[in-house]
Amino acid sequence: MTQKILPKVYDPKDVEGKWYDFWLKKNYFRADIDKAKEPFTIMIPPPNVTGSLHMGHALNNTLQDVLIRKKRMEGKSVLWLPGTDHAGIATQNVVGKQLAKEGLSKEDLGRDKFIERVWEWKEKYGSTIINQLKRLGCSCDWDRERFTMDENYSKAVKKVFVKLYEDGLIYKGNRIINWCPRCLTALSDIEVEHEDTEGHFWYIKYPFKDSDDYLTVATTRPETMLGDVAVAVNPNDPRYKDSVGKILILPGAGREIPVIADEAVDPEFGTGALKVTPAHDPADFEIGLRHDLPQVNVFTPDAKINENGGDYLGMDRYGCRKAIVMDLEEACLIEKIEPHFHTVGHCYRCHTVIEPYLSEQWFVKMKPLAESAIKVVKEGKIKIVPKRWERVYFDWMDNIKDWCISRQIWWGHQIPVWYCECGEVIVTIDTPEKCNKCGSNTLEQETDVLDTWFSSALWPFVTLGWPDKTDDLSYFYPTSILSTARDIIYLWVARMNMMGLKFMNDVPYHTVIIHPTVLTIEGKRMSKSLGTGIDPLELIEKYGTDATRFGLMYQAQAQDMRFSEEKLEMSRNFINKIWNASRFILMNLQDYSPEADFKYELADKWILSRFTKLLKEVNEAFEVYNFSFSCKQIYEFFWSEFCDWYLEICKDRLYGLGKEGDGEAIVRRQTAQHVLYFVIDNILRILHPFMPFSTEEIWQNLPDTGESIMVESWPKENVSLVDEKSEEEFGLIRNITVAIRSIRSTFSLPPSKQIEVVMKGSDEAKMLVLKNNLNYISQLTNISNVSIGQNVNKPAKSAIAVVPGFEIFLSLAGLIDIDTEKDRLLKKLAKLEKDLKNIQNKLSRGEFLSKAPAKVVEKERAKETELVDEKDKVEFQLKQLSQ
RNA sequence: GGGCGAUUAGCUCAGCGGGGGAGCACCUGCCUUACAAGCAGGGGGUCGCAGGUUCAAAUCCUGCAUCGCCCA
Repeated sequence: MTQKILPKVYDPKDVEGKWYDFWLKKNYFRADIDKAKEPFTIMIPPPNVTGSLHMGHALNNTLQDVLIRKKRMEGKSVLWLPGTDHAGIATQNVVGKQLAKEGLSKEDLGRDKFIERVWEWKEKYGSTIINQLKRLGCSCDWDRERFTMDENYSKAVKKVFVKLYEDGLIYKGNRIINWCPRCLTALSDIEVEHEDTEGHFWYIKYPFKDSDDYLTVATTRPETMLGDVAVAVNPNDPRYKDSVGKILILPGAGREIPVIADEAVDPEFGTGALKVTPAHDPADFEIGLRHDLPQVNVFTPDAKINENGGDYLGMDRYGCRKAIVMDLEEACLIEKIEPHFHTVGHCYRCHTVIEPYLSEQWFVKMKPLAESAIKVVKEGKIKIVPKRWERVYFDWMDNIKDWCISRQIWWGHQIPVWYCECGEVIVTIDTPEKCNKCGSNTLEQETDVLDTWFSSALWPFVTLGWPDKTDDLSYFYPTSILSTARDIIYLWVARMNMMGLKFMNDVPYHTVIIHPTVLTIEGKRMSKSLGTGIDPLELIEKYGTDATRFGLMYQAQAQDMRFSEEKLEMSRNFINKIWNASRFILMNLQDYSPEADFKYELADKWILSRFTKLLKEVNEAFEVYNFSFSCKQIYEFFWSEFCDWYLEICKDRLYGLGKEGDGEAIVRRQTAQHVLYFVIDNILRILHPFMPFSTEEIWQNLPDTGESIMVESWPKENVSLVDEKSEEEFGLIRNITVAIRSIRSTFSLPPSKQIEVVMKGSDEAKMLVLKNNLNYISQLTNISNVSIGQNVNKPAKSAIAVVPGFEIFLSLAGLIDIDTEKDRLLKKLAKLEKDLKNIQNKLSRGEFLSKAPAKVVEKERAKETELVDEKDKVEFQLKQLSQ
């Protein structure tokens, strides 16, 4: 058989596209229903259709692909279902901006034409992020790609709405909601981002109607006083006992408003007198209801003062604030102004300051839905990883409020409600022909659309065909894992749980993985607008997809991850290392035959044992979704054990006489080939989920392989390969090698200079190990004329290395500098003395001896013996040098 | 105001009850026939502070400080 020699440097550009196309062509990503196999399903968190890949996506989707690829190799029938979210407000904004460039507004087009434009936009630009996921190597079943505005999806959304309405879980109400004056729509409570803001407390005097006295009210929003309908005080507040029931003249408006008493007022806050503005504050709204107060709305939808604002009509809210404050100051009605920190809500889509606004909206009653969603997490039917997020989930669920689901935008699922001229409200999936009460056909559909998250909440089952009873649905639901960011636990995870339980009567997934948040190296949030974002595609360009993926997985561990590009460099170097090690192996596998005789020797047993332990660790790390640990362990094994030691040791067996030499040499060579093949084949398999492209490229160059590594099986743990004795013996070889190298380095001995060595030991068994494997050491250190024994003579001028059980003398006549050697030994001695002192302190305490486990005491004793021995030898050598 | 997380080498982070680690950076020497994106050797840390538990604490508990996040 022939293998081409790989190039010296791994170039991702040569291989990534090639293999991705190959996998697609072979339909490897397609999920098949195979009742003989266990399904493993992940629904992608559908990215916003207007979006482009950011670091969070890159991390999250790599994580999912790692899981998916591993499960596929394990023989599961895997489905990774991709898709995008129609993202009502965001998409409408994007298309709105596009129109604005043409000098048009969406009103110019009208609703239907505008929606047509959005679809055109979606066709043209909506697959950006999907293509980026392909660059990332994601093995999604693209044939099953879904969009939350697909026709079937819309049908499902309507069905859900109608069912919830019929069950009394959806209602329409006039409430204070969060209003974005820029997007001109309501938002739910959790779509509001709160920020600490430096503001002011304005202390305003409200004069009594019947006296010259006044009552001082503190407010952070003077402009809303135009909508004040009362001033409230706590009934138990002695300061205001006499004021209750009196009438005030509202400054700026001149209206008469009463002083009322309400328990909700906190006497400690401000002056203890609260201006009541029911149309513009949720707490005031409640007070207003209790006292049967009018609701005076003073804002237009875009937060300008409306006709209820008198002289201030038409001013924008902040202009009005200035004007009112100025007017009040002129009228000497400002008592004082204090700086004040408070939180201000902003729209999560456009960051405009939110206005609490009274309007009629649709709501979902959440309490009944939350109960079962709490239960399944409590019972462990859904696990959240890391577990601490479960508490965050419970805290929100326990205090859940009704969900405002109506949005005053055009792009989205229009609410399936029709109003008849007779006043009848018809809630139905199919567009009604006529009113079933009065028979009129003058029906108007509700213009509002549903919150995008309302449809996202149905993602895990609607993507599988619900409400139809599809084979996909019965096979792949419930799904296995949801991987997502912590900031959408409420927005999405909680609601998916509720909807899955309500409509499928089962959990949507068994495990929720909350991955870390990617921050900049300075610990700042990555944000496009702040210019702190990093484009994953640029990283892919620079380092390759595999290095980007591995680097991300390597770092992904804590709650936050300060993204360090350095780790990508490390990953690229690692891949190059794998590449070159493979290159070396391939060069030496030209005449490899799987049937050839082999006989393991120490190094083989050692590396096979180490690999088996690695595999176990990697499997265990997967169990707890600790991808970072897997990456670190594989890196460590491959580089520091396999390459640094095993490959180096193999060179002698491969380059030596093995080709034409005697029988023993031939078997030694064949054994090395056998082990090299085994290790590289298996290591490529366990790396494949992390770095799919490079592993495929290398694996395809191995002799006797199948069609693709991605459909090969995940390695099995063969515990019979674990060999503690060989690991210990090889440890001795390593220790001695390092000690000799260290001396060589200290005395600047060139690698070409052969050194005579005497190894003096006391343990027969250990000496035998040394004798049998001396070739390893001599290969790695270039030593010669080695004598091993209990009574060997130490060379006259020599340097010494002490390892447990041995004194290693390097004959350095003419090369050794006595002072250098003394320094070296003194340093070593100091370290030994320090360690010894620690141990002897420990061993001298009676409590340690009596209370610590016998095993620990024994271990400490053994250490002591070892250290004393080493110390004696070093001291002896020092004494000799001083003579 | 309540909660969560972090604090370990110059930087980014592992380790989470028994001899302090990695990558990068730094120093020394090497273009040794897989790899200079490399090889060999080396320096560098009262593990945020203060208490406590324990024979034994970077690791468990309490408090404090600093930073970050979430909720009200």
